[in-house]
Amino acid sequence: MLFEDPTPLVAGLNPEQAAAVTLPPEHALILAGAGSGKTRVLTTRIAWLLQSGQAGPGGIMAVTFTNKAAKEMMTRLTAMLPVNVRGMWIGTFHGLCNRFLRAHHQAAGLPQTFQILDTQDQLSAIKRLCKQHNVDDERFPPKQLQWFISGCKEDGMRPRDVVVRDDETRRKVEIYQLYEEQCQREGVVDFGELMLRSYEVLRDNDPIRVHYQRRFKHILIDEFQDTNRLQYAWIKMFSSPHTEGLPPSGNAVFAVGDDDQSIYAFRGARVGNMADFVREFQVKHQIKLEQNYRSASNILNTANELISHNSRRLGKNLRTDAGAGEPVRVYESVSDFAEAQWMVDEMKQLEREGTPRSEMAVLYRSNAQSRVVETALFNAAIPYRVYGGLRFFERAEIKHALAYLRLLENPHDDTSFLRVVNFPPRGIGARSVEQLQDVARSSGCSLHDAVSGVTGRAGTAIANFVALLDVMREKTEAMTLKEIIELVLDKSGLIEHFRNEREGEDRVENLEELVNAAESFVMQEGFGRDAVALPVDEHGSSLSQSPVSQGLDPDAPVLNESLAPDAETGETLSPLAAFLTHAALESGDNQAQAGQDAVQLMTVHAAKGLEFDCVFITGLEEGLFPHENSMSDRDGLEEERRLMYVAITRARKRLYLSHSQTRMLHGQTRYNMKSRFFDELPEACLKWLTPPQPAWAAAAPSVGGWQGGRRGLYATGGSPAANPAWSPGFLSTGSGTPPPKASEPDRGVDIRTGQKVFHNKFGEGKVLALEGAGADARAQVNFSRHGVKWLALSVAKLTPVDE
DNA sequence: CGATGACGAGCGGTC
DNA sequence: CTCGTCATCG
Repeated sequence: MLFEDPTPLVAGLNPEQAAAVTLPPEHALILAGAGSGKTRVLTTRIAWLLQSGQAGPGGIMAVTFTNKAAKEMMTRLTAMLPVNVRGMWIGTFHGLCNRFLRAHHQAAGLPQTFQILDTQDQLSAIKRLCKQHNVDDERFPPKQLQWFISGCKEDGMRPRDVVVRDDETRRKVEIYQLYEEQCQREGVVDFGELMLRSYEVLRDNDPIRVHYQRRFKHILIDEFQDTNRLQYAWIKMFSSPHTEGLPPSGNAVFAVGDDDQSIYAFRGARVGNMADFVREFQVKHQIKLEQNYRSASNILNTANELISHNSRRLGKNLRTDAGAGEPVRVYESVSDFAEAQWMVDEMKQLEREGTPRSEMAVLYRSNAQSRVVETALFNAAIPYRVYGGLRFFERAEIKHALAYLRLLENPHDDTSFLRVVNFPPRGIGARSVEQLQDVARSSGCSLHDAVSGVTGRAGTAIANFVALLDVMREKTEAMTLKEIIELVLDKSGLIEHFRNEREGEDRVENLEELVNAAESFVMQEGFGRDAVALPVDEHGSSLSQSPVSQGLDPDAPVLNESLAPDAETGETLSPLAAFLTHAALESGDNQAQAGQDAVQLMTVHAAKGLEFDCVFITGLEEGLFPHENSMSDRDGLEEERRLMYVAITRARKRLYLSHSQTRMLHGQTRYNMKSRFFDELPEACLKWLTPPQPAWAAAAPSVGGWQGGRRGLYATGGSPAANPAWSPGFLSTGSGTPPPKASEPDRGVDIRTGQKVFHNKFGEGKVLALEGAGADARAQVNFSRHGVKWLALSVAKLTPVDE
């Protein structure tokens, strides 16, 4: 029974997938292209390991980046075979770190009920710190300090590890140090700290490390290309390929990733981890999954051709058995408004042809672009859903409620204290709070404990607030989570405050939804009926138990991240503490309209991992996509190209690429060239819906036939050879007269978009766009000191600047 | 103390 | 343009 024939699991897999699933227990790197069945391989691998008896649930650790991916893995796994998911460590990096630190909080030097700061909390903690230490926020903007601190942690560096070369860095490191002390004092950890602290516990604590190395025979990692330095080092701790003086751990790391889909370098991801992994772990098995099951070949070839323009790839080419399918449609509009209108018209047509709205997605490079699309959809009464706004647990009213709840758990959480000390307003102003902070600082205690040191009217008001908290804490002691939250919402005055607010209905609704969220959390985590956490067996043996018999809904698998008992005492967290952890680690969904059949709007980043029948990639313009901040260096540009690759590979059947000649951005109309990425796509796969023409031709009366070629009279960085010859067939309704081939405009100056130039009056700037020819040639330049300007090249002297 | 207006800045975003 | 932060007035 335990050693069933694995064939059914592997049946239906292609040879590469099957090979990956059934690899021997040794380190392996799976290069899994977009749509190649990556998640399937990962989950089938786990199922296979379990079913063949090579590992028990307790011997497996599987790490992902998002809760969504972790959930999907669990859902698929439980569908494949009955398994006790609770015994397994499947979750996000941070979720698993949390679980680890709760269990080893003493070794980590943390209170067991430590609170987790999300990005917002972290920023406000830093702001508070800066104010207290009189940090010049002109020279050291809190956002930048946050970036610095997170960056240090992502690289595994404590303040003492940072190499200080200049005074600015010295000061930043000082603030980093102070920030750490503040967090430690308040018993809070940020996301980076979850990773770094658990890494250090593993590194410095031989028995703990050895324990986990022996326990986890198989470590599986999803989206390996997105790991940062610290995450890589963390994984190494669990597998420790070369620990001196210790026997080989004998476990296997199974890493799945795609270097072509690495789009998070900006937040510390290191594609280089893939190569490092192969070298340092002496990886014996590398398998490429190149068979794509998602897209028609016109779409796939478009993606392949684009990404082939990147250097430094591990090398991979997706193939498909699907037919050519429809050509990739390219549309050029006059304005962003027209672009949106055209999309709406196409969507209506698609809908008539039977495409569900939820199978249509609009992808854009930056969030600001969603507005014009939303307006058009709204006016056309087409339901839509925007991803990427504030999520449930990030909403202000929810954060306020959570702050009260956190103060019940930990009165010394100053961040939460400050958030709600005067919210709803209760007459405690900035002055009173400052007094309180002064007292707290001089006596080295928390704000909560400093209250007795403040005298006068301010003191009374604050004392009342603290008393309110204390009363709430006392009253809620024996309550269920639901009752606690209801009491807090009531006694804090939050509900009433938002009831009286002009447009506070949504907020009241959200607060009521918080009660529901807590209820369903309690149900899922099993706090209600069997309050005891399931025993975690060392090497797992509960294969025979079906998930149903454990009262788990297979459709709603749980992460079980907050239930880890204390390693020594076996004590588990209270439902409230567990819920607060859940709120911090899982920020929740962002829209309530999820159920409706709606067109999906999101950034390309947010689209990673998703797929749709029809995809619109919009705003394909120089400066926008590729984004101007990424255009100057090769790495930045290559990441933009990977981003475009991710966008293209989201589409199954139909793909639209559009760009606009003009676009409202930052309140002014910008003239953008079409994206250079168009020049990197295979002509044979494309179909141009609009006659190629330069911007000015749209405004000026046509002089018979089209002016200019596909590139119009725009200048580009490419050589004339990069300009593909016009060929019949890429016009949807060819009029029979091919346009004359484009000639490079004669400007007499060798400048191109993206280039840095120097102007005698305005200084240094970057060329955003070029327009016109000869005497009319103009350049749009973004000067670092003087902003964006249009300059006539016949007048202005622009000197190219070498970088 | 708390609500309203000027002002400046503006990629991507999981946990 | 549009949001978030700061400064001033009631």
